[in-house]
Order: sequence, then C-alpha cells, then structure tokens
Amino acid sequence: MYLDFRKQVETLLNETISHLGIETIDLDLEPSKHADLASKVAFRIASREKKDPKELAGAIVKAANVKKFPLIGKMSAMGPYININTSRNYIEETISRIRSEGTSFGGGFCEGQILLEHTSANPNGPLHVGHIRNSVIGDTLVRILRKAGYNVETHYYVNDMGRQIAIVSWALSHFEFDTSKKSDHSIADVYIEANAKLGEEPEKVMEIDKLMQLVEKGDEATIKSFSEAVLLALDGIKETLSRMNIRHDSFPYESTFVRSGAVTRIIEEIKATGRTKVDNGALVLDLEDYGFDKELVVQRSDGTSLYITRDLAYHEWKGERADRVINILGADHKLISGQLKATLDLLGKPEPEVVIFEFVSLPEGSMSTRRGKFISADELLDQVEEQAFVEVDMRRPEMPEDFKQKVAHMVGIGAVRYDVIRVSPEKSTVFNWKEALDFEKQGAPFIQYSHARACSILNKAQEEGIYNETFDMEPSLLVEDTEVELIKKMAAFDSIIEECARELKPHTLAIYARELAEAFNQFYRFVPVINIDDDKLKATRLGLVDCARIVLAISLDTLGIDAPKSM
RNA sequence: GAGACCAUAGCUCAGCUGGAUAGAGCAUCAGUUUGCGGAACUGAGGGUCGGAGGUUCGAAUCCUCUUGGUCUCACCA
Repeated sequence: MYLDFRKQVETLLNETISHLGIETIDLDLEPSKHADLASKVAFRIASREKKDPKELAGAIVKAANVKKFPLIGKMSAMGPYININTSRNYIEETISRIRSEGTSFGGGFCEGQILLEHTSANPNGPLHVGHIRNSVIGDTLVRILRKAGYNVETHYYVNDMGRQIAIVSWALSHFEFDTSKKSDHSIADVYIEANAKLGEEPEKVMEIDKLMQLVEKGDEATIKSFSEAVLLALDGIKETLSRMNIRHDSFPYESTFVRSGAVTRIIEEIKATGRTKVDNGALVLDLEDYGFDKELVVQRSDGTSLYITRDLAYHEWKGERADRVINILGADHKLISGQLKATLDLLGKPEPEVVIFEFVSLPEGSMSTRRGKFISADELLDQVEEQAFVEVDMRRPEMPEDFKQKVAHMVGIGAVRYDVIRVSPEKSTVFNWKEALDFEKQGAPFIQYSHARACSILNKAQEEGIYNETFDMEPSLLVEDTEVELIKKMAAFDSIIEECARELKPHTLAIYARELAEAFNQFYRFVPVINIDDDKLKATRLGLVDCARIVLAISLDTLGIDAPKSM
C-alpha cells in the first residue's frame, strides 16, 4: 500500500517540478519522522542551479496539485524539506485491501525466475550453529522474494565428490559407524576419526587421492560408496532443516556436472580465452586484471576437477535458467566467489548475486567439523525447545502436555530463527549458550504472542456472536492515534518486502514484525474493543484486530516462524 | 606480510545512495486502568558514533592514515 502512495508522490513531484520548468532530477525520497515521506529534492536542485533550497521547496509545494492524488494528504515545506503525508483515504483503503486480499496482502509486485542456493554444507556431518545462519538467511530471503512475487526455486548444492567426501567414504570402510545415532552425527564421528588418523599417518592420504581419481573416472563401486556416505549425512541434514521450517526444491550434485561433460566443456572455454597456462602440470587462469594477484587453479595436475570448475559449470547452468541467481555463502567464500564471478564475466556468462555472512564462532575459537569442534544445530534446537517448554509450562500450567510441546516447538524455533535474522549478515558473532536460551522479550515470542492474542480476541468475539469476517466495518470510525499508527504500520508491509527483496537484506523484516506487534499491543492497550456499547464501533475495531492478525501472520510466515493461535 | 569485512548507549544491534535534536530492544530505575491474554503498556537515566586528519553548506555515513576483531590468501571446499 505504501508503495502505491510513494508512486503517487513520485508522479506528483515529477509533474510539479517539470511544470516549474526545472529539469527532472533524483527526488531523494525517504521516510521520515516528520512525515510519512520526505523529499530532499530542493537540495539537489539548489546545488545545481545555485538557488536557495528553502525557496525552492516552498515553490514546489505551492505549485503541487495534491488533489489529483487520492492517497496523498497534506504536503508542506519545512525549510528545505518537502514533507508529504498520507490521506485519510489511504488509511481506509488499507483496511479494505487487507480484508479483501487476506494473506496475499502486501506482495506480488515483482515477477521473474530466481534460483537461490543456500546452506549447501558439505555432507560430512550435521549442520552446526554456523551453518544455520546460512540456512535462516537463505530461507527468509526465499520467503521474502516469493512474497514479492518472484518464482523462486531453491537449491542445496551437494558436494558429492570433493576431498572431504572422499575422506568420509574412506572413513566408512575403516571405522565403525554408529547406527544408533542420527546418521549425520555418526558421519561426523567417523570423519573426525579419519582426519585424526590421516594426520598421524600422512602416507594414507594417497588412498584418498586414489578414491578421487576413481570417482572422476566414473568407477561404479567408488561412486556408489561416495553416494552412500553423502546420503547418510544428507538425510540427517534434511531432518534438521525441516525442523526449522526449511525445505529445498532440489539438491543438484556436483558430480552431475562432471558426468554431463559440462566441466570439460567449460575448461575448454577457459582455455579459449588465451589466459591460461600450465604450471607444474596444473591448468591455471590469470585473473590479475580483475584484481586477483594469484592465478586460479582450474584443473589439477592429475586431471581431476576442482570445486571451482564444477561450480563454474553449475553457475553456467543456473544462469541459463533464471533471471536472478542468488547464493548465500559464508565469509570464507569471499575470495573464491569473487574469482568465480570474474571467470564467469570473462566467459560472458551471467554472474550470481552473492550474499556473504560473517562467521559464528565459539568463545574458545572458530568452529570446525573436521576437528569435532562445533555445536550442532540439533543440540541447539533441543536445548531451546526444552527451555521454551519451561516457559510455557510456567504460563499455561493448566494446558495439556501436547499443547505445551507444540507451543514450545513453535516458540523455540521462532526464537532461534528470529535471533539469527535480526542481525545483519556482515556482523560476526560469538555463540553463547546463556544468550541463546534467553527468550528476549521483544523477539519472536513477543510477535507470536501478539498474534495469539489477536486470535483469542476474535475467537471470543465470534463465540459471543459480535463479530465475524463478513461483518460490515466502518473504517471512518478508526481515528484514534493508536489505530492510525497500527494501520500505517500494516500499510508499510509491502515497502519492507520490496526493500528486502531488492537489497537482499532480510533483517529489516525482523525489525518490522516487532514494530507491528508493538503497534498492535499499544492499540489494544489504549482502545476498548470488546467492552463498548456502540455495536458498529465494536465491529469495526474487531475488524481492525482481524486485519492486524492477518498482517502479523503474513509477517511471521515470511520470517519462517509459526504463528500460534494460542500460546 | 597482503586483501576483504566489522567497530554506534552497560549488553545485543538499527541507522537506506552524506542532510531536519544519533534510534530500538535487553538490562537498570520509577510507574499502569477492578478494561477486554501482564510473554502487555507508560516514563526516566544512559552516547567524544574505536582514534586522528581530510572532502563538503552539511559526515555515524565518503577519502586517507591508525588501533582492535573476524575471514581469506591450497592442485580444500
């Protein structure tokens, strides 16, 4: 809704400025605390034409034909700033749209095909608390982009032929596999054991190299043993992801690009650029003019492919199938993804948009699956749900066990997801048990609570027969400050989605959802809803509660957090 | 050693392409209608925006230097 208002303001200002005989220029619009939208365009014109910005702002406001635009209310100049407010019509239109559009409110303004890859952790163990930052950022972006209107396909790119997997496969034939545990955890056990062994007896590394060559050549037995190892880990990983409301549409395997011949083809293309040479038997590519000092190794001296080469083939494939290709990657991939983009550019192929997130480390240092130094996602989720159960039990002791468990799950997962997504990806963090288990009052539970509260109010009203979705509302009766604030907040939802989708910054939505919940709580605190005599006003306010319920539910859903009807 | 990213209130963080008195939450302190879910609401205190220069009418935001942290610099992924 806010996007429509903004568009009208843009049209109005452009018309007005050109009417004044001034060349069009960046309108420099921004939301402001002084108005629903503010323009700094007077500064821009002033510096170009050596005029007084205050006078210009005044002149523009005076010349503007506001009446033509139904969503625009008051427009005024405050010094050099032009402040624009929404109209009463905007408020009432917002209400009627939420009621008619329901859960599709606030989205659907973009179109196109997107391929988004996230998580893609090596199948050599369970997801740990660092990996889930990738998963949560990725999945939230997927939900945001879908809400915006894109058709999004999600990928988990599976490394099924790298060195790590060769080690896992080797480990499975040398060490005991514990079938009593979740399979991804048992894979980690043998992987850690194998790495320790290889450290003690370096001559065994040759056996790993041998396995890699066999796989690359297409040796059936080796391929089968690799893929068994991968599936064991992947099954466990999928289970963890699904616990966090995350699922991928497809799991492309690295090996398919080797077997299809795509890797060989792309190596030929790279050679054809004339920028490669053979160094100690390995094929290397010069990317110095892209700012990379060191040459990029594209093929090993024994002829086997490398991660980067397979990834190039994968990206070529992705680029042919989508308008936007997005990857969520950890900070350790900064350099390699830069090299990947440079190489794709060199080959004239579309480059992916890369979202990099910084690492989550432990107080004692960085995490490592290989060394067994990590906190698994499963462990975190178990602990958090357990703590959430304690909280529910404390507040709703009379409720049955399965209710408490269900709520504890929703609240626990919500808390973890919210905690990850509220921080912008470029901040590195240190994992801390005490903080992880502390249910921040204004985090996910706060938003979920607001939703449950709205549901419960409506439920009560329906039982008493004083409200249902078809009741007539009279939006003109909604004039209290807290009511208007709540409505404006709901109206802004589309602009938040638009911004998150454009800049790939999901944390803004987390903040928004919290503010929306806050606006609802304030409204409900200050304005009587059920306990009033005026039936029309009562139905109207209940209708507003219903709208808030809808937008809270959409917001939570877009964050991948369950919206409980009661908690 | 080189490069990239980060540094804002006691703690965790917002702050969009430089622009109107630097914002939230947590924590602390003080309060709240016999009124609808108190996992709620109101208010207060708390900041040399790591440091030093510079560009600009204007800098938390841009440039340079500097300090501290994270990540990277493999024929690993």
